[in-house]
Amino acid sequence: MPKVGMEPIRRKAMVQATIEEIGRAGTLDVTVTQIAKRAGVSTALVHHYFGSKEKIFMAAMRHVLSVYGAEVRGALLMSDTPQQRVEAIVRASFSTNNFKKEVLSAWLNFYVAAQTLPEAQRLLRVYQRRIVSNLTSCLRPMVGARSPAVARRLAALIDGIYLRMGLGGEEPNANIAVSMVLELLELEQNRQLH
Amino acid sequence: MPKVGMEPIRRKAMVQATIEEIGRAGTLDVTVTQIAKRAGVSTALVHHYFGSKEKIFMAAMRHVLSVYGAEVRGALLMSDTPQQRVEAIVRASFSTNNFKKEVLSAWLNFYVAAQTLPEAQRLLRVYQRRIVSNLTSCLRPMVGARSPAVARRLAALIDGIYLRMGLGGEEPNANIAVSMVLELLELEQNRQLH
DNA sequence: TTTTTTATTGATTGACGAGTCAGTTAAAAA
DNA sequence: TTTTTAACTGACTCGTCAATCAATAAAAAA
Repeated sequence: MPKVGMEPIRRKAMVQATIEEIGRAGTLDVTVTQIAKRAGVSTALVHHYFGSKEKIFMAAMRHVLSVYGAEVRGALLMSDTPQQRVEAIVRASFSTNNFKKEVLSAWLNFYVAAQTLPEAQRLLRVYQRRIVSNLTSCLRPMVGARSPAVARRLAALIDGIYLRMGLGGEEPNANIAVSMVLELLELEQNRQLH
Repeated sequence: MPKVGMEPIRRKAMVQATIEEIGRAGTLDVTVTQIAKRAGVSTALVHHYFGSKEKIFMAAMRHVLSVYGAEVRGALLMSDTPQQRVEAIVRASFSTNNFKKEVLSAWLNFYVAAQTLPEAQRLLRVYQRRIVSNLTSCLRPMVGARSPAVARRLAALIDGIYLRMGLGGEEPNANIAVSMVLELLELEQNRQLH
């Protein structure tokens, strides 16, 4: 029953299925058969559209990153003051979506992949730099020349809190996460007074 | 040529070989054959002593954690004042050993494993709590009642910096990492003055 | 000396998985 | 209407890998 124009639909379904399977497994130890089954197609079709397992993994990673990027941009649109903009970035980093188990799993495996796959490494560094440069520009009016250093510290704190909350025992709490980061920002601002 | 008393020697060699192979691969995608070859034994002997692949992976993880724990304890032994003790913990977290590629790889894969393997989850939480509680007690004399919150923030910052330095483009620089964390500590102390 | 225990391996099994390919169906183009 | 193109799959190949087992060899115990 071949209908024309299926390609984008299938690709989306396969990428989504890949993310879900990674979430289920916790690992990249996911077979093409599992992905295909979840997407409701044959393994041959997955290979037809993506060529290899690695390629579909990369597509899935890219998708997770792009959703995160969209969340950040969306939150920034609503913000006027520098304070609001920083808060927007922080809130987006601890969005409900980011704490879904399949997204956490994607991130963790992305870190692992970044050690060896050049494409994953490249993507990760783009993401890391973008966050820092976004923060740097928002922070400039708030902490002046110290802005790059403060941005790097905030970015690292965000990643660390995300890791600890995602893997710690308790239910992740975005509000606590956000205020942990924003308290650091207050400290950095108070420092100006000395 | 069976010599008696080989068991502990073989176990150590196999654990070491496992860590090195994980470092080489970046992943837990390491075969028993590779581990055995590096350790200079047959695959059958690996199964004989460890029973399964998962078991030897857990042994390798435990070893990495125990080395880290030893580094922390060692550094604490040399410290008298609370400031020194905090600095000791921070320095140990950014030790040369922790930035070796096989140790980074072990940590990243450990995070991944903690999502699904109960044993890995347990170990990770023990480690996370221990760091926080160590920091909390050192910080008490420095920041009083805020000590638990400050400790949690420092711990998260340590993890985040480790991640970013380990995976970022540049050569990891322990001194920069340490001072990023200690500057946060200064900020937290200054806060007392307001 | 015989027996037991410890150390060790080669060979094998059984299962699974990535990727290929030839072939099918139906829509679109000529 | 014929031909081409897009969507799709079942069946297969070739390889790999974890785990098992039967067997060997030497040390230790009886």
